[in-house]
This record gives sequence, C-alpha cells and structure tokens, in this order.
Amino acid sequence: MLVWERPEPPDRPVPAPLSRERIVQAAIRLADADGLDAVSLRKVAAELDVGPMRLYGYLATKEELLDLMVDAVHAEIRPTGDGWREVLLSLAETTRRAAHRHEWLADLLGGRPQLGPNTLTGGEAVLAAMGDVDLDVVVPAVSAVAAYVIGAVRREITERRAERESGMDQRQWQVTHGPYLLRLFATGRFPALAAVVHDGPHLDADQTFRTGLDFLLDGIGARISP
Amino acid sequence: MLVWERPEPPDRPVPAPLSRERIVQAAIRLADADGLDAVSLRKVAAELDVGPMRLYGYLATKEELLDLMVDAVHAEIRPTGDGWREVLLSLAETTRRAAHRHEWLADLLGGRPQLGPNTLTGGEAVLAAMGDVDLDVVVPAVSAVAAYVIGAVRREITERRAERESGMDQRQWQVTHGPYLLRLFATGRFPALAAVVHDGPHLDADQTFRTGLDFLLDGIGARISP
DNA sequence: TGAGGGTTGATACAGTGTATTGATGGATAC
DNA sequence: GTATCCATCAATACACTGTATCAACCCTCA
Repeated sequence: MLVWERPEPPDRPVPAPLSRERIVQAAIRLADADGLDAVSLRKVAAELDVGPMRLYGYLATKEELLDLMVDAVHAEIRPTGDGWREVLLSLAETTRRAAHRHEWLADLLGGRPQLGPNTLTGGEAVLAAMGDVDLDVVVPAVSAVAAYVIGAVRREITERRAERESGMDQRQWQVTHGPYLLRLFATGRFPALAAVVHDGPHLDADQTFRTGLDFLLDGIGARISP
Repeated sequence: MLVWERPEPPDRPVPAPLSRERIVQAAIRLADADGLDAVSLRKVAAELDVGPMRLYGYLATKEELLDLMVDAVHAEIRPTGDGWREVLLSLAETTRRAAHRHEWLADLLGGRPQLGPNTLTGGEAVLAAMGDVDLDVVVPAVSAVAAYVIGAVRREITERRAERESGMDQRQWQVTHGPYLLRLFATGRFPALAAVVHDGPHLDADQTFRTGLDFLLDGIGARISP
C-alpha cells in the first residue's frame, strides 16, 4: 500500500448518508442562527458538503423544505394536562416556547396547510385530551386557540425583533421614527393613543400572551360549562 | 410645424408625476392580481413606465414598500359601532374583509411593526370608541382581538388558497396527498382526528371566524361587566 | 454661453430557485 | 474479464431578484 494513502480517521469514517432528516436539520440550524432568509438551498447544501442539486433528490421544492422544517419543530409541541382547559393552555404555551427557540416559526405558522406527521400527532393529542366535550364546541375552540396563538406569537416575535434591532442602535431608531411619531402625536389627532402610551399598563410579553389567552379560554369555558 | 409631430392626445397629456402614492397603488394592483410574489421592484417600475432605480428616489428599500402597502389598505379598515363589543367586532370583520379583497394582506399582517398614519388612525378610532372601560382591560383586549384576527385570517386565506389550487386540479391533490393521508389514518394512530373528520361539524369560514371571535369577546366581556 | 448640480437611466453584482446536461461509477450480462 | 447500461451526482445555465455604482443628461443660475 502506498504510504500517502493514509486511511480515513476513524472518528469521521464516512460522511453520514444524505437524507431528508439531515437536510431539514441543517436548514433548521441555519434558520435558528441567521433567520429564515439565510435558508437558501445553496447554503443548506453547503452545510452538508454537497452540491445544491443533490437536494432535489429529496425535496421537490423549497416550499417542501419549509413545510418539513415546521413539521419537525412540531415534534417539540406536545400538549399535556388534564381537562380541556389545561390542554389548550399547554398547546398555546408549548407552541409559543417553540417559537422562542425558533423565531422563524413565527413567519411560517399558519402560512401553509400542515399535514405532517408531527403536526397531526399534536392535533390528535389535543383532540384526544378534550374529554367528552361536544365536538360542535371542540372544533371551533381548538381552531380559535390555534388562530390566537398564531397571531399572538407573530406579533410578539415581530416586536422582539424590532426591539432587538432598535436596541442595537437605539440612536438610529429614534432618528428615523422619533420625529415622525412626535409630529403625528403633536397634531392632536391621536388623543386616545397618546393616553394609552402615557397612562396605559405596560405588560410584558408573558402577561400579554397569557391575558389574551385567558380571555379566550374563559369564553370557551362559558360554552362548555355554563 | 411638421405634420408628423402630432400633438399628444389631450386626455393623457403628461404622465402623472411619480409619487409614493402612485408607486404603492401600482404595487397593490400587482399584488391583488398575482399575489405578493409578483411584486418586484422591476415589475412595479414597469407598471409605471419607469426604470427600476427610479423607485429608490421614493423608497429606501422594498420592505418600506410593503409597509406602505399595508398602511394603505388600513385606510379601508375603519371600525364603527357603539360600545366596546361592537367596535371590536367591526375591527375584526373589516380587517377580515380587507384581507378578502387583498389576500396578500394575510401574509403581511403582524409581520412588521405598523406605525403608518392609516394604521394609527384606525387604532385611535378603536381606543376612542372603547368608552370608559378601564385601560388595564382595554389594552390586552384590543391586543388579543388583533392577535386573533391576524391568526384567523392567515389560516383562512391559507386554506382558501389551498382549496383554490386543489380545486384547479383536484386530481393532482388527491394523487399527491391522498394516499399519504389514507396510509396515516389507516395506522389507527389518529382516532380522534378521524372522528372529527368523520363526525365533526363542517363550519364555513364565516361561522368559524365568528364563533372564535365570540368566544374571545365573551371572555373579554366577563372582565368588563362581570 | 458656460458651468454646476441634482435627476435619471444603464450597467453591474451577488445571490436566488430550479432545468438541463454531461460525467461517473457500479451492477449486470455475456 | 470485459462490455454495456442505468442510476446517481456534479456542473453549468437561465431567468429573476434587490440594490450599488456610475455615466449621461437637462435645468438652473451666473
């Protein structure tokens, strides 16, 4: 044997075979690190030391990759608890926490039909735990909670990003939006808004999410056990 | 004067001067017709018979254009009514109707901080109409309704698109997803889901939206007038 | 008439998703 | 053991995106 044909180091013997799984994990890593815009097929492929076109052996389109990413994260969303209220509450909170770990989820939630196995498994868990509540209430109730969560998480993540960016250079934010807003408020056309900004409660994100969710769950509860 | 130098027809004397307004209207036309993906700076510019770079005299970036589009549509969202419940309800319904007229709105709602004049005017109208309800309830209540609307509209438009596409070739949809779903359901891992699909209520979009909204408003009402 | 300067159009660049085409290597048939 | 075929994979190519840069232009003022 020729000496320069040294054997491969044993701890990285062969690159793991490509798979949907590995592609999706790489895409999620990229999205977690640098946001959804950083997920391009070229970058995902580079992450896996592979040509971009290789991915098309496993994916039909980029949209499919995004769908798979969402479904993969749904594995982290597993509602638990006893009784309809606990279950819906934990559905909401685990979804929200997943979006905190993967902010890009906020951009994707609700934007595509979700029929992946993990998503369906989560849905099954919710429905199964709803006890013997009438289906005529269960269906709109779950649907309403899902809608609320999608919107609330989206707003929260959007605000979080804006704060992060304006925190990074608060100076710039004030220079850009400050005068404009001051001018608008100075017109006196927004007295109620001004009052809220001035005297309104300053809830943190946890409280805001929870309060709105409680409104909704209370309203549902009134239909279940009047 | 040379005969072939015919004067411009008087009903189209000079191209209207370019303006943010005209740019935004052109972008909205494009988005209404062919979806948000059809809104590229090049196409918007072409719509206005102008080079792409002209737009940068009026816009700093494409994101700004999208923000302006959203704010422009907010001019159509003007809640009316007496009392907090009517106002919140009309806020929700007018928003939803605007999204029906401009489906792309569902992709943008909640995705960016909204500080445009039309958006603020709408917010002012809502707050002003909330009467003398305690601010500690008003703020989370409005916020919760906004969140619900964002999520519900997003889900509804997503489903509408899926139906439209699968309606255009239902054959293809069944070929693609049918066997996969049947296989999943055949495993027996989703009995509750299967029950819902089989026995659950089939609400139309109006009812679904309205029912969830009523849950939420009921819950809010319980805090306002217990 | 000439010069200066803001306005506008053209070109250019880096990046995207994806179609097509050419190479390559391993299994199968003789 | 050789030849053939086919599946796999890499490279190239295309049309398109947002945006930076730069050259031409026209309008205003001296």
